[in-house]
Amino acid sequence: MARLGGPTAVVLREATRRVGVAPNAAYRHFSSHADLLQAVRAAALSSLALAIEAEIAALPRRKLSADSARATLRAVGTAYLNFAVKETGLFRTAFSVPDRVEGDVDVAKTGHSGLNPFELLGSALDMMVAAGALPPERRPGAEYLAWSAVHGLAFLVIEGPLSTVSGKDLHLLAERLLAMVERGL
Amino acid sequence: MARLGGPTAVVLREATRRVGVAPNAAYRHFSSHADLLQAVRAAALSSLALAIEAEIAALPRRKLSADSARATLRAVGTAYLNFAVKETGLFRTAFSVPDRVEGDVDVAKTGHSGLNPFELLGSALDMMVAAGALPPERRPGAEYLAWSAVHGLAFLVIEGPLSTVSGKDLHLLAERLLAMVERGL
DNA sequence: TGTACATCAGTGAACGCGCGTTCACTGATGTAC
DNA sequence: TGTACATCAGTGAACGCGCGTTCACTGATGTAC
Repeated sequence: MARLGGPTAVVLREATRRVGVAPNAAYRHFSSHADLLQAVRAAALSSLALAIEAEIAALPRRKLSADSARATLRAVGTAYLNFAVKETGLFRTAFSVPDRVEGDVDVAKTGHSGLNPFELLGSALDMMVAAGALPPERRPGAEYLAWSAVHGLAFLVIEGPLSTVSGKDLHLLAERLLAMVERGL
Repeated sequence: MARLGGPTAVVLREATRRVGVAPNAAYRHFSSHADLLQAVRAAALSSLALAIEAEIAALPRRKLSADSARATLRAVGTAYLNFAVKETGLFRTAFSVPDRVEGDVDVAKTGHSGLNPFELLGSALDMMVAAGALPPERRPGAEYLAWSAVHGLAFLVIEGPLSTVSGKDLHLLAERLLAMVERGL
């Protein structure tokens, strides 16, 4: 439901229908609708983390260098944007406003590495510093700047004025954005 | 309703209640709930445009120069971020996903200048080019890059991990982001 | 090896709720002749 | 100057809908002694 319709499409009764079970059976597994939605959010974040990890893993293996660090950072951004475009519903769900629910959800937000999307970005930036591609004094808070740029573009594409842009133009724009971040950081 | 609760808080029946009128009276003015919401969205965009115009107007008047163009561009970004923080509900409403409704809404999306927020950003970038602060060949599409960065930060602040950050730290982060955009563009 | 009991995912029926929307209508106001 | 008529914002009653949630319950499975 989240995949196709985003967070508002996550309906408790509909979930039980799809599973072929009575509506109230859901309460064996989730204490409320908000609790269910939170679990879906966590799963969506995990999906995104996995997509980022896969993009990084697809990079040619080479020893740490300024170039390889930059390539890793770009891979994070690229995977993030691709995920937003291809899995718009999950993406919107992952970042939807939580209706505060008490207790923590037992669904992981991470990929195989145990890191969530934000932490994956952080570790790419750490690589940049280690490789000498980013001055250490610029490291603190850099994840927020990089994330802002990429998330903002994702937004414009999925529900803003860039929703009609072609895949090719989008790729070009993404390249320019990532270059802006690299140079600007 | 949008101001306090964002787009999902815009409820047709509640609107008529506040006006002190029967629920169906709303249909004298809006053909459906989606139509009403679209009008609210337009009004929210207009609010944002006015806030940007006010920030620009508060700038010291001086003749066109690289510095004054940069100041104008920054004013656009600053106003955008301040609006997102202070008028979160309206901001979220302005950029919520439209439930396509036929016919155009008769509520303006613009400020006093007749430009909407996106166009105001565009004209700031035009100033940059005119003042020699931005190479003309970098101008096309630049609004998308700048907008992405600023919108992304606004997002992180209003419903992401930066929602707890203090006003001062946020201001600092905004400064760094705008510097990144300026340098990166 | 057999019995007693706890656990737990499920059932079936029902609830109140607020929503968007439709219907046939009324009564005041403006306008044409 | 007066009458006939269109316009239009509103009324009151009702609709069906799907939702989240609660209740008392059943029946299979695992575990302790």
